[in-house]
Amino acid sequence: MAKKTIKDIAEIANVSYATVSRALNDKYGVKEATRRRVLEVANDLQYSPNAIARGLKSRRTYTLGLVIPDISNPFFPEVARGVEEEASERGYSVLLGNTDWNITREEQYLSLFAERRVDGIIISPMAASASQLQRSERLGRLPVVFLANAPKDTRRPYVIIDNRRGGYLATSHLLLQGYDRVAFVGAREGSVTVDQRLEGYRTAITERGARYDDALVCLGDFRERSGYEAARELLAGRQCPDAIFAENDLLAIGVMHAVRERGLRVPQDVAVVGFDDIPLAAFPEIDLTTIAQPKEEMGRTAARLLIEAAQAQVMLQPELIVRGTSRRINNETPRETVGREL
Amino acid sequence: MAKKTIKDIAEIANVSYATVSRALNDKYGVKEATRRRVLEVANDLQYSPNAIARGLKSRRTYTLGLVIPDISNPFFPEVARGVEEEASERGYSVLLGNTDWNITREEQYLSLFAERRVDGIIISPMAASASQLQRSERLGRLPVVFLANAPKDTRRPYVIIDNRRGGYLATSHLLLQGYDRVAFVGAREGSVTVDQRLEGYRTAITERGARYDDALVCLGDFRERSGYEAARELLAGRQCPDAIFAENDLLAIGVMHAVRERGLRVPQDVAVVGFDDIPLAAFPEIDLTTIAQPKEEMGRTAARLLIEAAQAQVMLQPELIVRGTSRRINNETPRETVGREL
DNA sequence: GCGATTTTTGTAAACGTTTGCTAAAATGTA
DNA sequence: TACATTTTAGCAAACGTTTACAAAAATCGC
Repeated sequence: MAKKTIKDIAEIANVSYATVSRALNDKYGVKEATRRRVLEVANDLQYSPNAIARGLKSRRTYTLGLVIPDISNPFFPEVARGVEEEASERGYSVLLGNTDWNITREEQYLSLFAERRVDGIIISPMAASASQLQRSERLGRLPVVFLANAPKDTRRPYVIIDNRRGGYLATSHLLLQGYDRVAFVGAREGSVTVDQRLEGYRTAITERGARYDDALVCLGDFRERSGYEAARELLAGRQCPDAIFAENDLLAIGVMHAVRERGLRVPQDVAVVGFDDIPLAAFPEIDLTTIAQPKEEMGRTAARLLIEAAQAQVMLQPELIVRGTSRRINNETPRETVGREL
Repeated sequence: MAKKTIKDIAEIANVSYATVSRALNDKYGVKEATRRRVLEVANDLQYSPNAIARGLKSRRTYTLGLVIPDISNPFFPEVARGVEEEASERGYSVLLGNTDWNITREEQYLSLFAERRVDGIIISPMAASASQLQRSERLGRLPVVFLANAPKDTRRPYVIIDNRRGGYLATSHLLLQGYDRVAFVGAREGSVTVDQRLEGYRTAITERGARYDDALVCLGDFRERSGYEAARELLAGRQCPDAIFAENDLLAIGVMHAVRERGLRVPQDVAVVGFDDIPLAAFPEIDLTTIAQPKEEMGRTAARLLIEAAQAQVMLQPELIVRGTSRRINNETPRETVGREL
């Protein structure tokens, strides 16, 4: 009773198993009566088509591989959700690959998924460097879509947001609020993403006539801790900033902790803007001004591109979301009175 | 060049493809020289074994299905991570199924994964009711491990924490701090989990000699909003509580918002305890006392059980994590002065 | 060197589908 | 009714592996 196959059905329904296959797949050319009979038998038998056999024969698995650095980083669940939704709506399943920010595991997953004969791979590479690109080429014919982070000159499809513009929006916003010593805190990693956000920051700075200062740019890694440390350093430095643009929300939260720990107020003394708009950012207790990436939509789009085998390179628009950490309140002058803050 | 098979290798290496298979799989009985030659050819050809074909023949796919309600709910990424890690360490891949709290999708995923011939399924069912149990039986021989939430009288393996004890710990903690009108806020859903936590709450209440009061138990759903509304209701009621135990952290955060919105202080006027210890809870801005579930470990354990085909029913221990939302500070008397709170 | 062992290799049959081709049945036409 | 045409059904060959079983080759004892 366990493993019913198309042949068992055929036997009971008194047809050849080829006919069963056709009936089950709604193929043209099987008499209505026959189809019904087959379907009924299949149902009685609790038949469950073997997707593996089907995949072997048809060379399509209706499976996508999703390779991300860390599902427990709040950015990725949203993305994964988008991918999963789009995929499942179109009859695809998603294999999850967590690389834990480990380049070797990233490579392993690429070949593992290739062995599993996924129909395509969505990857949010941890470092979109040249070597990365090279590796991706090794995948040969396997369709790949880059997500959120794409190698510099790849010809493969990707779905990213306009990171330059995002950096520009964040920085301009701060400058327009009257802050004029805006620092940048980011991950290093040789990440294209970071570079682009920094570029946007730079453009805004010079365009708005502020002076660009290397001492105001502080790089580390992508974790909260790093933001905290960067901010401590910046605040202790001679070029003490009055606003900090952190290139992701986790960093920004670290930054805020450092600021408050120093007895300074956000945003009166130091404004903070993040990037990504992770769910956390919207909590009243955090209330972080940030640049939103349409995470779920990005995931969906990537899945769609892959499934439709489209070659498009999609760049979505970031959105500035102004919250409490960057709103100048009634022209309050910063830094005169150093408040004791909760 | 694209699709190299074992036969291509065989041809070049001048052996039968059976030998190639054996060489590639390190099977006993192939001469060292032959093995090396085969391996070399395989390498030259960039051979990628076809896991689909292998799966068809061997009837094992080395794939696990993970069915969860919502990957973007902060509880699940941690769990998923645990599952993924354990699985990948043991050579298994994970298919992700997001049900979006939709019972139909849950069922669909079960049969979909069955069709894909996964070697087993880890499911965190949204409602662990009797019908749930029934459905699970329909899966027949497919190994299933319940995760975090298990049907009441199932004989299948599961990995959960002791929810009664968790509820008990949370409530006792509040009572011991001197709060004596402790309310319970939870999701309804006929969830076994909620029932058990409520049971623990009850036990603590009666055991500590406080009076159990139906008016202090408020059920809704599992989202923050619901916690907010429940708390509003409780605070407006005649039996106004001085502490609220919310059966998950999201609810607890909703509760805190309601409390503060009313101009009451946490924890001086109303203490709050949550459940789950989602990453959010640890942020200084939230600083929520809560009952921790070892989420990642639970995921790992579930994967391990599945892979080892163990029949164990594992109950892990919850841990009380005391943070700011429930710490009585210097005997401060509650509710005398209603502070204006940020 | 020769048979007896033991080790290595090859042959062929699965695994459960899909699908091109062909045969059979049904239908239409006259 | 007979023939042409159109539908339906069956046969058999894949898809790329693994694995009994049998054959061939290598090794051994003497």
